[in-house]
Amino acid sequence: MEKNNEQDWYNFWDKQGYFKADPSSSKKSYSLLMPPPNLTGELHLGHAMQHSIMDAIARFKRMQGFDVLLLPGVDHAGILFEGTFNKVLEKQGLSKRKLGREEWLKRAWEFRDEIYKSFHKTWTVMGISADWSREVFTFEPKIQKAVFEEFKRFWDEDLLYKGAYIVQWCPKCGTAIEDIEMEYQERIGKLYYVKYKIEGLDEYIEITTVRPETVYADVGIAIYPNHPKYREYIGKNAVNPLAGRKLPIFEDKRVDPKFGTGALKITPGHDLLDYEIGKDHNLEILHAIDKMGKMTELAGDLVGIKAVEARKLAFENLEKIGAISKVEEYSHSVPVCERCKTVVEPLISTEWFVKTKPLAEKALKNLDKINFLPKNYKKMLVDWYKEIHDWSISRSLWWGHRIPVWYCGKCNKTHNVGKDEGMVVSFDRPEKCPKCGGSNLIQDEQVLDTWFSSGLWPIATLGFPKKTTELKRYFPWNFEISAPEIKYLWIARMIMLSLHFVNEIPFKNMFFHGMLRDLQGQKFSKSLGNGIDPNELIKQWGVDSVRMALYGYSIPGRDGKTSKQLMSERCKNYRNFGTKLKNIYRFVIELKPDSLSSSDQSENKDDKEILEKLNSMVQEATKNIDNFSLHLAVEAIYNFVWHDFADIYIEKSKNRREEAQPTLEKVLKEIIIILHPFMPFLTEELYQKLPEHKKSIMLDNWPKS
RNA sequence: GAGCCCGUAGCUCAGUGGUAGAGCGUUCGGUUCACAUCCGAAAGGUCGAUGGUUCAAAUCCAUCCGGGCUCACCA
Repeated sequence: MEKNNEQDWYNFWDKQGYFKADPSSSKKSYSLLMPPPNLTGELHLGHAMQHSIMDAIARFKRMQGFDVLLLPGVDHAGILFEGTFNKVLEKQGLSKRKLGREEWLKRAWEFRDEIYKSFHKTWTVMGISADWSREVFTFEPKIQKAVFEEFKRFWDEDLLYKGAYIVQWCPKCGTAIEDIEMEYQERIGKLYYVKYKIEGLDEYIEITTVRPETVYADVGIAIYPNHPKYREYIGKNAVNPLAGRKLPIFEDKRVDPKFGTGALKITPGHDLLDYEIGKDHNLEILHAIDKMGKMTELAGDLVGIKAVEARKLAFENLEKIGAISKVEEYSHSVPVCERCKTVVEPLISTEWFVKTKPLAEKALKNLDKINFLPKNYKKMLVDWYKEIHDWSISRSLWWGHRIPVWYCGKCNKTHNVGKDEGMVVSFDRPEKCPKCGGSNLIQDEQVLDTWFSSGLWPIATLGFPKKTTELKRYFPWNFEISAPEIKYLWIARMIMLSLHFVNEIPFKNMFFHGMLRDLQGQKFSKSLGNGIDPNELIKQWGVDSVRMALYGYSIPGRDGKTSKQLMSERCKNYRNFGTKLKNIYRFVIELKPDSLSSSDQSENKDDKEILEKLNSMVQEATKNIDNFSLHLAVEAIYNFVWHDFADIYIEKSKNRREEAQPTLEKVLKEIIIILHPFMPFLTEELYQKLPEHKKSIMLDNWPKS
């Protein structure tokens, strides 16, 4: 079996079907669920690490005699993909609006195909032994059915509702997003002290705000209970300095006495806390800023101006009428959309929500069944579940699962939701309205949050909602891996949804790897341009070396600082290790004396010692892989091969070569096998040249210790 | 503001109760040897600080300092 390069070996394995799981097998199963990378472009070093880890465990388990399923796939990544794709269109002078939904979607799918090609290339180059016959894309028809089932069941169980609530709105992406899709940036801003005149008196309440442009939508003033200075105004009205509107003054314990003047202007349309307070005091909700991030008619002369620019103008308007008493420099954190970094605008929008309390409670009860690595991550999830908010699942995008709700164009023009309204939950267009019999049914315009489908990943990949043999055999997954940054968005959701829909935890072992960072400790990102391209490293040092280098970083929950140079040094080190292995092979097999009278039994002290060391190394490596401490397994093997075997034993064996030959061959074969999960290509190449071997190293057995 | 993690050799990091470790770097020596080099040796660390538990602490506990992450409605 002559193969010229790594790609040939990969094709050989693939063609032989070694990557395929076999549900009808009598072997015990072991299942690993690949986290689907986002459909946005190249795979980066973090993906390379994730996939190397999964592949090592998969290959290890196969050699231990398990029927292994390593299931691959890709996530359609709604908001993220849509942003990326729209940028591509922009460069071509096109846009969503110009193309229209249908044409835009057609082109989006074509763009998807391009990205797919690049993903698959990287996976095959890396030697990932996934069962490609079971590959899943989160937006493919099969998954659309599963997601529909998810939605339908939630609806039937009364866990879904639609309503106008205050949401985090990204004006750039043009959609509502969730708290956990935001991040905070420290900004220096200004804190404005604004005077609100008391109606009928020549007295004022002073209020601090960082957003004077929202004054136009102020509808009340809250002070903390028993405010020494302002409590006499309770029940009176203040006057909105910009809008002239009357503002009722009342107490509310949610106002922080320690902050500012102890009085808070209430703008329910543009602030979460104000929304809550406003609701409890029956205040009107007004909008000074619209969904495009521009000022509304409410802002008078500022109408149409971007909110960010309106801030200064609103301040000037206030100053002109003498309503500003003081301005301070102020440093605070500003919420931005984690995808596009635009400042998020809280506003009222009609969205769909999932009631998450019952789901979270069930998750909490079952969390102990999952082995988290590192352990302390469990606590973070516990805390999150305990304080969970309802999940806003609708997004005003095109790239995603369309909300499977149809409204009657005749009797439900306002798109009301309810069982006795002209509304149907259906995958396909319903023929007629259940209420009036009309045939003009219109589908909800919005799509579902990406994580609404990704959360179903552990079961949708195995055929949910059908009760498949795969679901029975491979679920719960033995192993799942993820970057920690999506633990709430994704991991927490998978746990809730799996428990809800199939009544089981989704995975038994949950491995959170660390984040690779640059030497300053910053994340690798496109915008910083500090990324390291795994393909470049592979080209220079070979896949096996890159994989080995990455296992050094595969410690649960531990971030690793690195750079192109440091990665290269590590890779070079393992490239040299590969060379060492080749030379060991050359010495033991190619250059062996002709006149060998081999014997298996040796009473020689050196032979006994190396075999003992081999045995304890195998034990250690096996234990460490079982514990998912790949870095320790790799270290143990590395030290044994290079130092115990090559430097010491082989050197000594040169004086008694013939006698040592059986031991040399035995140790060589075993280290090649034990290295296979980590260095799949080189080990197969050498394995094939051993005097006795199976058709592939993938079919050989992990040494028992 | 709360929680979690980290602080070990010049650099990047393992090690988490029993005589301080690896890779790279540095210095010295060897190498027509299985070695796209390799081998041998050396230098280099009060394991962030202080206190405690213990026969024994880098490791456990407390406090503090420094760095990071996560969460939170601070106007």
